[in-house]
Amino acid sequence: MSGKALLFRPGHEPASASEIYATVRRDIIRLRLRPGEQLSEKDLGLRFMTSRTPVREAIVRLVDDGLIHVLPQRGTFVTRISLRAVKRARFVRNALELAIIREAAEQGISDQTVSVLEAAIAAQEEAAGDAERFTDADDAFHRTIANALGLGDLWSVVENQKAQFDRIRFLSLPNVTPVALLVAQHRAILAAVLARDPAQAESMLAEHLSIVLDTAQGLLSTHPDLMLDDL
Amino acid sequence: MSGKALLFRPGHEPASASEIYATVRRDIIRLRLRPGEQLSEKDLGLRFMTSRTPVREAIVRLVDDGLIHVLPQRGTFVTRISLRAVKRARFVRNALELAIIREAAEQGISDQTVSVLEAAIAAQEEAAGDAERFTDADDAFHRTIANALGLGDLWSVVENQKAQFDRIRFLSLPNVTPVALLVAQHRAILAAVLARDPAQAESMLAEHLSIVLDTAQGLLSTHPDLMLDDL
DNA sequence: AGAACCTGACTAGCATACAAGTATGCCGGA
DNA sequence: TCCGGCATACTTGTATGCTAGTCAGGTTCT
Repeated sequence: MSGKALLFRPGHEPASASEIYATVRRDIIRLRLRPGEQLSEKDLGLRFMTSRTPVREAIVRLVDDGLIHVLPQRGTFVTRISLRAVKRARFVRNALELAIIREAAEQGISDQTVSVLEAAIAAQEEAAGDAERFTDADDAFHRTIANALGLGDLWSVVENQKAQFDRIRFLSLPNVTPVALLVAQHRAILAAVLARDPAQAESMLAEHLSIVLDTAQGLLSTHPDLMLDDL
Repeated sequence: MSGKALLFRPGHEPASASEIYATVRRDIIRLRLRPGEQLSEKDLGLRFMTSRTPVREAIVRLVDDGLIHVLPQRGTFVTRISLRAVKRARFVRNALELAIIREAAEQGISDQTVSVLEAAIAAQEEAAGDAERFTDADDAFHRTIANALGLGDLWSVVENQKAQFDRIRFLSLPNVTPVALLVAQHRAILAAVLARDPAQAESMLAEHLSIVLDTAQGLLSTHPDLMLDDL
């Protein structure tokens, strides 16, 4: 019975395996479950009003995502933020999203898509204080572009990797990261796409994505207990 | 008791969940389990001399990999080769490996790495008839480059995606694909890297990776029962 | 003959019980 | 005080039984 049982979310009836997966994943990314914290199949079963079986299924998937790890007969733990994983995730996202944005700038995007993107930017500006809503709007911006080009399933790959550094954003958003800068970058990216200037779009996006690495480095010193300095 | 019980691999003692995962995954990619074929938790339990529990864990992971899918209360099936998934996988692999090979051509690689690569090419030439050994050598070539640059964990992302079109290679290798061409392309890539010519290395690799898409299209007509024509 | 229905043998999802390994804290002895 | 050893309460891994849904085939009724 760790004191952290203050998260019982769903209704008053048992949750399915995939609901447990989605909920716990969210809790990890949103830092409601802290890096390094120990989980317990039994406690999770209590929280979701199920037996250990569906909990274990969720855990298997979270291990695949690299968000938790299991030491047999010892316990399951939320993995700390690995610098190595962050770098890998950024590399993958960089490679894929640059290809996407280039495509967008070359092919152009529909007026309807443009208005959705502008709405996402507005929502982001408005949600400046609220880290969760801000992140949702940020995701919407990037996902919308991929979807508009029929590359939606590419975004799902990005989303997998993204989990690795979303936690960094939630750590840094309240204080460190200049929200206005991120929004301005989104505007610049959109402008470059509208101008049909692939090279400019690429360089804007690359700059946009590189911020994460810097903040990760910074957090390493301010939150050493949450990070894993594996080069 | 389907007639396909001729695969009882491990020793005479029960296999663990992750052994089951690895074995079944291999069997799917190597086409020993055919696309569309129905699996059974019970039968797999018999084959690996375990209960359904570890089998289910393996199945969860294979579903995540997109290699099987489960219809609740109906059955679990080996997913057919999805053209859409193949395209996505190739796109991801293309984006990542081009970045890797560019890095290799810019930074250069050690003499030791070169000899490993040459060994891989030789092994591939030698294994011309044997599809499994050929594929192993092919993987070794690409993985060696990534490892040499400290980008080994990038390759693991590629490997995940690769599963989606490895089956195509096993379908086509015996007949369709010109083995000599693939080997020659490897040589050309290596030469470009040694010449420190990033642009050339990229274009060689891009050509190398584009072959899969063509053969996939071809197989669509010769093996319609194994494929999923989802655009 | 044809169609509706029922029955039994499958399926996967979940709950529960057991096994085996690990950490912890207490107790006894030096 | 300090150290060794054991009992106990954890942990995850696996086995098994139960539930609910699906499908196929045979039977019965019209």
